Amino acid sequence: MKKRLPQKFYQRNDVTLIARELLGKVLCTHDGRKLTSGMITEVEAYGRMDKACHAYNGKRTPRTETMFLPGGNTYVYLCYGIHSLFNIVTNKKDVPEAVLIRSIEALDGIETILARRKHAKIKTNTTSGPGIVSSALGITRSANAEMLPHSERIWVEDRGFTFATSEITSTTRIGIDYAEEDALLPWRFYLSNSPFVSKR
DNA sequence: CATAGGATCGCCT
DNA sequence: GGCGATCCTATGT
Repeated sequence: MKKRLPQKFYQRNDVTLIARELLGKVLCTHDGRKLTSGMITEVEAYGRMDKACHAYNGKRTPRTETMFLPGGNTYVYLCYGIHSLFNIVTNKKDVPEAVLIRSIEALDGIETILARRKHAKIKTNTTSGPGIVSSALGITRSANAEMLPHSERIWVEDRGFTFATSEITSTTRIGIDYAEEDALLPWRFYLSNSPFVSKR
C-alpha cells in the first residue's frame, strides 16, 4: 500500500492531531535522480495561538507568509544560518499552523542518504534531528511552498504503518524556551520504541 | 542601515 | 557538557 496523503488530510482544524497522525507516514523526496524516503518517527506541532510559532497571533512577515498558505504546503526555513528545517503547513488558508518533522527512519535510497550524511552505515543519528532530516533527504529552502499532494519533488505517503496511542510519547518541544508558558505545551510526539528520535 | 539572535549540529574536551 | 559555525530574519533607527 502506497497512497499519497490528500489535501484534506492536512487542511483539518487540529494541528496536534495531524502531527500525531503523521507518525508512521513516509516522507519522500526526489531530487531528479534519486528517490529517498523515511518513516516519520518524531514531530512537533505549532499552533496559531502558540508563542513558539513563527506566525503567533497572525504575525505576517516575508518568512512566515508561507505558513498562511493552505494546508499541504511545505514550510522550509533556515535555522542558525546552517540548517533547513522542514515543516508541513496545516489547516485552511490564512490559518498559520504547521508540523515540524524532527526525525525519520530511512526506507528508500539508503545509499543516497548515507552519502548525503557522510555515514558508512545507518546509525540512530543518521536521520534523527530536524536539520538532519533535511540533510538526509536533500531538502533545502528551494523546497519551500511546495504542495505535498501534487509535488514531484516532495510528498508524504501512507504505507500502512500504524501505531496505537499507547505507542506514542507526548512531551514538551525542544529549543523554544522563549515561548514562555507555551513552552510547556506537550506538542512534541514521537514513537516510544523508535531509536530514531532526536533526544531520548 | 545596523544589529542581535535563532524550532541546530558536530566536534572538541 | 561546551562552543563555534554561519546567514537569514526581524526589528529598530
